[in-house]
Amino acid sequence: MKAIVDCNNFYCSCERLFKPELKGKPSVVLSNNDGCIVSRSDEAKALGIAMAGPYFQAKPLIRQHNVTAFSSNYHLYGDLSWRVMETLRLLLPPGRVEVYSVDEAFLDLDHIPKDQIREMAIRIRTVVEQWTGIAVSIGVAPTKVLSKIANRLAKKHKDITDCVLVLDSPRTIQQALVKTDIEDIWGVGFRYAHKLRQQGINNAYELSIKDPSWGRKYMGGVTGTRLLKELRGESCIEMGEDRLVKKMIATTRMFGSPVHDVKDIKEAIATYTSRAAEKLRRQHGAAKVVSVFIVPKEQSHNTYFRHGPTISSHVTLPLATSLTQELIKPAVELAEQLYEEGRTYKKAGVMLSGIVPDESVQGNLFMPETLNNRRLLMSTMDNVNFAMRDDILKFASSGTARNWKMRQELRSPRYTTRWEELCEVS
DNA sequence: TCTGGGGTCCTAGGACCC
DNA sequence: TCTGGGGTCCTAGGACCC
Repeated sequence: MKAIVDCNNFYCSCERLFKPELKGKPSVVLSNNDGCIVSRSDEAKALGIAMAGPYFQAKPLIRQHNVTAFSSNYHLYGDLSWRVMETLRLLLPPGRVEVYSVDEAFLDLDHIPKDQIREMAIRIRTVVEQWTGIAVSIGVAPTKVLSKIANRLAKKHKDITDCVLVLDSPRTIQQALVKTDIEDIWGVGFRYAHKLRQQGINNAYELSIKDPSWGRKYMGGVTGTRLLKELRGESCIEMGEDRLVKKMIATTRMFGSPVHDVKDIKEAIATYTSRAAEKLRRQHGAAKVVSVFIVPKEQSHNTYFRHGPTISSHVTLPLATSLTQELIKPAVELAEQLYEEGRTYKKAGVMLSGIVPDESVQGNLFMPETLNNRRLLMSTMDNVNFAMRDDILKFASSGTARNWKMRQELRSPRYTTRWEELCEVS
């Protein structure tokens, strides 16, 4: 059996942990730049505040009901996420926890006798909440797709399930499938949902009785086949590795306010590249491909799509590298090429791909070997920035004025990762 | 006036090879 | 006038996830 553990309203729960007076009151957390609402407490959901809706649209409702809003505080969420995952790892044998996202983990429970599964799930939920203060919901079923369905229902019917739902018989599975709308299935997005409804398939049960070959034809080949098999209880999506080693690393941001000067764009790109290179070094990788994109303002809000067409380009380096200065140079050059005088931009980003392990960087006969002392410089910078924080050491091309920096007007203190922001009890 | 920031996997089709 | 068959690799783009 497989389980998915999902933190309830994760970002809101993190904020509430340090502001217990907000318990029982509506609160929301905003995306970067205070743009969208990305997490809502149960009370905020009950007020009808939409998920992923623009903050400015929800503002009247937020004021009227005295909802507390927070800018996102990734230091805090990242640290609490780590605590939750470590707790799970302590409760299970090695290799049975797959961290899936900041607030979710799959568990392999095959070592637990069937009649003890529910008991175990309840224990996990209780211990995680006791040790970290974060409430979680747990769905258990024979496959990952079914466990996600169980989890959703556990959360939806908290009063009955107490946030734990185990689907272990054909009858309970079928009941759950009937109660699950097609768009609430893990792997069915906006487009497939539309397609399926047109074909008269409205819930997970109706999809599950289709032949897997039907899935191949209408739902993107092997992905569709797998999904149908998983719905029928045949496990096809195996437990994976923790996704610590990324195949692509991106740093992208909206600007705090629109930017028209190429100098600002280049500074932003240099800064994003530094951040991406840090992430790259953290996983001991080196990248061969640098991509840059910028998004002009004009086209971006004339349609229902939030982002207008992005203008992008990439270069392949002769040799994979993890050195910030070697990545900044091509990135800034790309930005300069993409920039058009007279236009205003609202967003930019850098992506690193073609990632290989740093120690096994393929040699290139025509390039001198990277000098070791430059690696030393990088690790020194990383260490100083880690200890002192806030980019105390940075490359000059990253700029100092930073007119383009994002807005974060409502951010709470970084209680658990900064001494000077520690929570004080009087 | 104001709409996030990351990621993954898969497929089709083109370029190229013998 | 007639113009193969089979394979690999790469890239762009689509779909999805949280």
